[in-house]
Amino acid sequence: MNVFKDLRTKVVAQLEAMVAAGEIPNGLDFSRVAAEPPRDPSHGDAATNAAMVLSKAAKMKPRDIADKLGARLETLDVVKSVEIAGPGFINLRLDHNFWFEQVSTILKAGRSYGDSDMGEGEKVNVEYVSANPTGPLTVGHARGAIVGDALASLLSKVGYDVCREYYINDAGNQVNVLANSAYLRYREALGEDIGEIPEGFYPGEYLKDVGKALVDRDGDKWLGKEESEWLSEVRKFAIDHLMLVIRDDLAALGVVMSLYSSERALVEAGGVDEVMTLLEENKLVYTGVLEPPKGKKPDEWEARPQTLFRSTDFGDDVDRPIKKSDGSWTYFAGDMAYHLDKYRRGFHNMINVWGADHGGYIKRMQSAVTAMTEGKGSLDVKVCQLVNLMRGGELVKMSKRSGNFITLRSVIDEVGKDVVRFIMLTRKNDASLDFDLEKVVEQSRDNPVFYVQYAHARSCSVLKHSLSEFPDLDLSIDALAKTDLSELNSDGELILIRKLCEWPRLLESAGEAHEPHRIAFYLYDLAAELHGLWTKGKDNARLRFIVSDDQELTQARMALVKATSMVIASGLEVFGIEPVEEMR
RNA sequence: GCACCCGUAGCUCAAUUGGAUAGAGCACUUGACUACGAAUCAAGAGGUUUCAGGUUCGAGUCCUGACGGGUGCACCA
Repeated sequence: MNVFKDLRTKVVAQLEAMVAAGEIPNGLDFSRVAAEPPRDPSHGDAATNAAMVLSKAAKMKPRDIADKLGARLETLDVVKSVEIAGPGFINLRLDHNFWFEQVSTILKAGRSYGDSDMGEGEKVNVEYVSANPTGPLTVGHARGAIVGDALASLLSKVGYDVCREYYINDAGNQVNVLANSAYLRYREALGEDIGEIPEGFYPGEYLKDVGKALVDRDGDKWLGKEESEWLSEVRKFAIDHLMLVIRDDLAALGVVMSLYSSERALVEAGGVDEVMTLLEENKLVYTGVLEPPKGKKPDEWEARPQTLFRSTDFGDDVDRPIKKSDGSWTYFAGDMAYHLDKYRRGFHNMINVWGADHGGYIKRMQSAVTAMTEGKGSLDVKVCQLVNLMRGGELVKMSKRSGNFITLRSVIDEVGKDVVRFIMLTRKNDASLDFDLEKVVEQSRDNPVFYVQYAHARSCSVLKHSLSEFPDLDLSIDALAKTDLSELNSDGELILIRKLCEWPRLLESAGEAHEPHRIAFYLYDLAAELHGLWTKGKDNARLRFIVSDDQELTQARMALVKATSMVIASGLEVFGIEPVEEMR
C-alpha cells in the first residue's frame, strides 16, 4: 500500500541479486537503504540512496554501484526511466499507469487508505490531560488533550493497540483543599454568609454547584461537624462531581478516554508498597541528605534525611525523594506505582503528554521506568508548550489565582471544537503557539483549518455539479475505481496523485516520531495542490474538472477529486475533525 | 549555578529523522473572475539556517563550545 515501502523492497531485492551475481560483496547492511520521494520534483518520482550508503562498506565508488543497480532497476515494469545524479542518487521515474493504479487503490480503500500494520498490534499507552480534578478544563489543558488524542488516533491508524488514559490525581493535598472549598460552598448553599473566599481555597464559582448538589443529596447532615468527619466524604463527592464536569468538557472537545485511573485507588491497593519492595530488593532506595539546589532560596533550605530513589543510576541529575518528612508518600512515589501498573498491564510502550512546566520531571520518571522494568519499558514524554490565547492580536490575560481563567468550554462555544483541534495541531508540540480567537475563524489562506476544509468542500461541490452536467455519470466507488485515467497526464494532476500516494508514508513517519502535527502540514499542502489544479481550469478549459463535451475525461477527473477528498477526510479523521461538504 | 526545550526570509512557521538548488503563509510588487465555489490561483523579490569548531560522500538536522530566549530545580501535584 505504501508505494515507497514497496519500492524499497524492490531495490533491496535487486541489491540481493547483485550480491548473488558477485557485483557487490556479501554481508552488507541494507538497513539504511531508503526509497523516498525527492524534494525536488525534477529529480523524478522516487530516489534511492543505496549506492552512497553502501559504497564505504562495499569499498566501491558510489557511481559504480549506482550504474549497476540503476541498470537492474530499469528492467522493472513500474520503472519508466532511471538516472544517476549528484553524489550517487538513483532517480526513478515511474510509469504513469503505476500512478493511475494508485488512485484506484485509494478509492477502494477510502478513509482507511494509509492504514498500516507498522505497529504490529503492539500495545501503547498514551496518557494525556490528567488535569487535577479541582475545576473545569481551561484553554491551558486543550493543547495536551488534543495532541494526546490525535497521537493516539495516529498510532492506532498505523497498527498499534492504543489505550487512551487519564490519571486522576485524587490523592494529594490539592483535593483536600478542594474538599474544604466545596464545604464552604456547601455552607453557603445552606444559607450561611461565607463572605470572601479566604486565601488558600479555590475561589471558582463552579464550586457553588458542588455545594448545592451536596445539599440536594445529604441535606444539612455535615453542618457543624468536625472536618475529620466530613472530609473524606465531601472530598469524594467533589472529585466525582468535577470529574463529570471534566468528562463533559472533554466530550465537547471530542475526546473520549479509554480509561480513567485513580491515584488514590492505586495507593490504597498497595501499589506504592509494591514499588518500595521492588526497589528495596534491587537496592535502589536509601536514606540520605540531598545537597541544596544552587541559585534558589538557600535560606529556606534545611538539611534532613529522606528516603531516596537512586535515579542517578539511570540518568537523572539527583536522587529523588519518595517519602515526605511526615512519612507519607511523595507524588513521585505514586507516579512510579502508576507507571509500574501500566507496565504490568502490558504497556511496554508508554507515552505521556505533559505541560511545559513539567519538563523538569521527565528524567526522573524515565529513570523510574527504566529501573522498575529493567530497561524493558519505554517512556516517551511529549511536552506541550504554552498556548498564547489572543483576540485580534492582543494577548488575552488570565490569572489562575483569582479564578479568572478562560474555560476550554467557552472557547469551544465561540469557535467550535474542530477549529480548536486543528489549530492546536499546527505546531510542533514543543513550540509555543498563538491561538487568536479572531484569526482562527477567518476564511482565508492563512487560516489552515479553513483552507483545508475549503478544499474538501470544493471537491464535494464539483462532484455534485458534475452530475448535473452529466446526469448519467456513475460516481460510485466501483465505477470511479475502474475509470481509465490515462488522460490525467498533466503536470498538476500527476503531482496531486503523487502527493496522495505520500499519505501512507507520512502517517508511518509521523507515527514513528510521535508527531501528529505533521498531518496538518500535509493536509495544507494537499489542499494547495487541489486549489492550484482547480485554477488551472481558468486558463485552459480542457483542464477544468468538468469538461462539458467530454464525459470520459470528466469521469476520470472525478475519480481524482474523489480520491483527494477521501485522503483529506482520512487526515481530518485522525484529528477527530468532521470534513465539511460546504462552507457557510 | 545545574538540567531540559528552542534559535531558519521583515513576521509566523515547514523541511521526508543525515540527502541534491533550505520551502510555505502573512506583509510587499505584478498579473488571473461572462466559466466547475476568485473564501482561490500564478509570478517576482526576500537567507552566511544565531556564531565558532568537529564528525563524513553529504549537516538546518548529529557532537563540543559560546551567545540569545523559554521552562523547571528537596518534604507541591
